[in-house]
Order: sequence, then C-alpha cells, then structure tokens
Amino acid sequence: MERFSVTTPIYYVNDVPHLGTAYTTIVADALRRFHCLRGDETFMLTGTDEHGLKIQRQAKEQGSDPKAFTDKISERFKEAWPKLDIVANRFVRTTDVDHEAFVIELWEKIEANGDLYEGEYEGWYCVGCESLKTDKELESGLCPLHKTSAERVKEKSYFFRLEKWQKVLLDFYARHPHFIQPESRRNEVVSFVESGLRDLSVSRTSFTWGIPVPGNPKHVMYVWFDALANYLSVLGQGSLVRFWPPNGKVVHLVGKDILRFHAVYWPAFLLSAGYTEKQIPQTVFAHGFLTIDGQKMGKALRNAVDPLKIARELGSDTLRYHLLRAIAFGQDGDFDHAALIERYNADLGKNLGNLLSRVLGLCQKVTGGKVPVQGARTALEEELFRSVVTNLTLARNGWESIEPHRALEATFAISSAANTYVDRAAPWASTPERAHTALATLLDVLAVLSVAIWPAMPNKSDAMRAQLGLPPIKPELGVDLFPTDIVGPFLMAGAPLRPAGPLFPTFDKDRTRDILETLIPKTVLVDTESGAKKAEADAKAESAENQFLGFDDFAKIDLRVGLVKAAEKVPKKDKLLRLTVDLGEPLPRTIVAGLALTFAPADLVGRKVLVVANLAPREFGSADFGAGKEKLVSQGMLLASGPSENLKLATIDGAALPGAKLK
RNA sequence: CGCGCGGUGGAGCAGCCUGGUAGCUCGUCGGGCUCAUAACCCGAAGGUCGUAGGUUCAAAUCCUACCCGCGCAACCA
Repeated sequence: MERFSVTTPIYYVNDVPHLGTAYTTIVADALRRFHCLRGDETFMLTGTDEHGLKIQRQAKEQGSDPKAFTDKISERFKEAWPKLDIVANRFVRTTDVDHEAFVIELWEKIEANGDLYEGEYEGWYCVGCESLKTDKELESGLCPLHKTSAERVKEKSYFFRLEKWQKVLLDFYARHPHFIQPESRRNEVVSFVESGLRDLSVSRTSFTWGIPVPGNPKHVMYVWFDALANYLSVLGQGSLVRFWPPNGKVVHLVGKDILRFHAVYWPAFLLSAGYTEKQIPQTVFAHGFLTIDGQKMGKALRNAVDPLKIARELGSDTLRYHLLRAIAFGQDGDFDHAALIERYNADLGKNLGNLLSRVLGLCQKVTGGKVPVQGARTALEEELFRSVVTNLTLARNGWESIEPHRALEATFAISSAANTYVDRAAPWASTPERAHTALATLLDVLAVLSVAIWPAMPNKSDAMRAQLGLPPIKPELGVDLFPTDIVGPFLMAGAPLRPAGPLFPTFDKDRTRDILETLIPKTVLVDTESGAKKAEADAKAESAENQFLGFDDFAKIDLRVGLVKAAEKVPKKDKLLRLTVDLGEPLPRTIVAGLALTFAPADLVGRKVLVVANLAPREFGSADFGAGKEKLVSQGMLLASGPSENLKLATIDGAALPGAKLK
C-alpha cells in the first residue's frame, strides 16, 4: 500500500467548466480510483484559482466585486464534477482562509531564506499570461501567445531569486528523470532551464485582488505563486501531511501550457522555502490539448460543447471512457463526436455489453440463472487464462504509468478474448459439465472485468456487478482488489444471477444521427482566421449575455470608409490577403484579412470597405513576398460576415470618401 | 531559419522514451456460428511505417539532413 494523491490544476475562474478541464479532472479521478482499487490511501485535489488582475477586471466589468464573482464561478466548477462521477477529497479555492494563511507562511519562509528582494520592475506585462515578458519574448509589442499588446508597467515588485536555483533544478531533473513526463516535455523544460533563468517578479502593486504580501500590504502576490501553493496548502497541512512526499506519492496533472510553472517555479519555491528534494512531488505529467471534431477549441467552441450535456445524453461513464480510451494521454488528441458513438457501440455495446448478455442468457438456459459449478480446465480455458493474465498486467501497468488509453485497450482485449472463448467453447453445443465450466469461467472473467472498468466507468461497473449478483466495488485500504488473474472465487456456485437487459444499448443509424445533431454545436464559429474577428465575435456573444455596450464604449470604435488600392495573396497562408487600404491618411494602411477563400485579390481592388481604424495592430507571423521574410502586421480590420469560404464584405453606398467616419 | 504538433494498409489512431515477427477501431470481401444488443468468431485483401543518409547483427523505434501537412489562441487544460 502506498499513499497516492493526484491533483488537477486549480482552474482559473475566468471560464466555466468545459471539455478540456473535464478531461484533466476525469483522468485524475480515474487514477484516484485505480489506486483505491490497489488498496492505496488516496487523495484527489482540485479547485479554483481566483486571484489576479484578470479576475479583478472581469468582475468590475460585470459590476460585481471579485469575491462575489469568484464565488459564483467557483461554484459552477464545484457542482460540475460530481455530475461526471468525479470525487475530489478537497475542492480548494485560493480564497479559502487556510490557503491564504499557508501562502503567507510560505512567503515568509522564502523571505527568511533570503530569496526575496524588493526591486523595481519595468517592462511588459501580458494580462493574458499574468506574467511579465522580456523585450525579446515580445513580437512587435505583442504577446506571442495571446497576440495582445503587452502593457508597459513600472512598479515596485518583489523578486524571487530564481536564477540561483538553476543549477539545483537541473541536477534535480537529472536525478529524477521521471519528475517531468512525458519525456518530450521533460526535454523542453530542461532546455528552457539550461538557457538561463531570470529572477521572477512575484508581487504587484497595481491591483489589489490577491493575497497581500506580509509586512507590505501595498503588494499582492503574483497569482502563480499563490496558485501553485494550493497543493501544499492542502496536502502539507495537519494529518494530510501523510500524503506529501516523502510520505506519499503526489502526481500533478497539468496541461502542457502550464508545465513550466509546475516543473520550474514550483520546485524552486519549495526548495527555497526549506523543503528538501525528497519533499518535491514525484511527478508532473503534462497532457496535450484537445481539438473538437478536428477543430481547435477556441472559446466559442469550448462553450458550445458542454461535457455535462454529453454526460446527460450518453451517461457520464460513456464520456469518461471515450476520453480515457480514445486520447493517448500526454499527446494532443481529437474529441470526435462520431467516433464517440462508434466507440460506444463497438467497445461498450458489442464487445463488453453483448458478452455480458450472451453469458447471462446462456446461464439462464443451462442452469436456470444460477452460477454453475466450475469443472476441470482444458486447453481452451488455459488459453483464455493466459490472455486474461497478460492483459490484466498490461492494464495495471497502463494505469500505473498514467496511460489510461493503454490500460483500457488491454482491459477490452480481455473482453474480446472472452468472446472468442465463448465461440470456441460453444456451451450451447457441449456436454452439461463442459457448459458449466465454460460459463463459470466466463462469469469469473466478467467479474474481473467489472473491477477493471471501475476506474473509468464506476456506474457501469456497479450495474454490471448487479447483473452478476455481486455488490458494488468497495475499495479497502491495504487490500489490492485489482485482479491479476481469474482465479476466483468471485461468484459462488448456485448464487442467483440477475440479468437486466443490455448494459450498453447500442445506437442505430437514426438514433446516432439524432444524438450527433443534439451534441454537435451548429452555430460554432467556424474559424474566422483572424484572431481579431474571433475575439470580436466572442466578445459579442459574451456581452450579449451579460450587458449592453454603452454608447461611450461604442463611440471608441473608429469605423471608417476605406478604399482598397491593392490586394495580394499572402504566400503560404491560404486564407490571408494583404490589402493596401486608403483611409484618407497620408499613408495607406496595410491590412491583413482572412478573405482569400472567398475573394480573389482582383475582386477587391477599388472597392470601398468598412474598416475598424483604431484596432490595435496585430501580427500574423511572417511571410515571404519575394523579397525575403517580412513581418505581417495588420493595421486595422475589415468588416465582413459569413463563413470564411463565403464571406460577404461590408461596403458602403454612394460617394463616401476614403477616411470618412461612420456613425 | 516564428512557435507548436504531426506524416504508420481506404478512414481515424496506438506503437517510438526501454531497437528484434507492424497493432487497434471502423470500412471492404469471403466463411462460420446461432447463446447474445442485426450480435459474436474465423480468414482475406490492403502498409517501401514522409524522403535520403547514418549507427547497429537488427530501426517505425536511435542520430543527421531534408520534404510535406495542420494549428496559432486576446482570458484555454
């Protein structure tokens, strides 16, 4: 027995639960359940991250105070997870008093060790990242990640002596090759650290929504400092210390985008606060991103695909199974609705569900619905036995090494082997003794399967066991319930079986179509190539929900008539055209727009279009127009409507002059 | 040299870290069985594992170079 705890990131409350957060949290829950089965003492931690400038601003925009705002969103996360059969032992909020008290303590420890100093920060800050950027990191003043213009900030700040820990961290990575997983991610982090660490600004004075720095309440702590500490503010306290390394094993599941915080800053903070290497969590596992039906999960799509809706429609077990099985954990993956149904029908319905039905059906006929007596094994049973043992080992290893897709593949291979065995043993055409042995063997396999699927599908496990006349799984500390073979006794000979119809009723063509129609969002914003437009649409959707735009805000938008002087295709960018547009200014503007799927460059020259003239410049990467690489920067936006392959351009009647203002 | 990811039978993917008969789901074709959710079982067709070099007794897997796709977010995990 070991003590095993798994954490998800604490989710930032600027968003509601969606498929991405559900994915991470489901994996965490499945791992927790696996370790429960092993007899481990387990703990799962999730929660919400609630401080920071973004939240303060967002709350203000909604006319709410930050606390009320975060209360509301946090609650949505908290109530979402049980609907997916996720059982977290603690749902931590960074606004919890025990968390805040702990973070202050942690800060004081680091300060006492001389790793914090007061300095002045002058530079760029990306609100999107909640982090400071070097000049080098910025591209034309824009955050490379968010494409927003960074804000120039100059303020007093505490700094954490991160640089000092560079060598220690590298040594640590070298000695703990499994700290960062998967391997490819580890290499990224190592090379990042090797390239040099700079001290980290860890406080801000320009806003107040955060944990105040002890002894200097003008400062609030950097949101990541606060957030990372959640793991320890929960698991490092009181009797829960028994879960923290080296007493227990801690696995952090994170998205690949936040790996650096967990693999670099977090251990540095811990070491600096006086924790030893042995007290650093054993594993940070970075998973990939999901696309949905092949499309990048932008905000509109994220909101349109609701994991809770899928769970309501198909059952949370089905959603859980598909996410765990279809996506190689650690890699990017696609959540394909059609594949979800297909997999449900194939794996769950036809393979496992049908196996249960046919075995119970046979028992009904052969023994009147009672568990038969097992006789002597023959070569057929031995063959099945070998397959079961092999695959159980694979399944166990898969869960151990955080590869749910492999664990489940192996699990269902057992079901396949059992189906093969049914055909070979043909209980309907054999002597009563042989039939009894075959059925008893099959019932044992089913019992084993009902345990093996529990981490992924707790409800179906219960339902399956009920049909077998078995009680629901009850993990016990120190008792390893995860089977290694099919040597029972799992079922008592003579005990009654309770067939109850299909465990996973399959969906026929019509039903599949209906389901897909219900689940696949229709009005998903199809990639309007320019992030600017997408953002605008997002913002529109959001404000429609929340509030109207005041006239003053509207008046900030400088709409003008533009005359297209020239247009050309951007090489290697299918959708982009680079336009030269006369806005009545001394120099024409360069505007990059995603029009190429609808318009040929020549169609546009000479047309009068509507332009947002005061949109912040946005970069579209670089392109080679024949004279070497040059940056593509758009100095405005055209108004258009429709999907990218059938756009309608907003134009203006009559003799409006270039540069004329619209109102 | 923008960053990231990828290129494996018709489709979608796993395998690559820890080299050793190329695997899974779907689809196609043929056969079997009849217990079962029009299900299940068996067999077949179909792959130079992007290309070219290299290391090795052995490379989808390790190394080097190249080619080709995809994504690029404004509060995503």
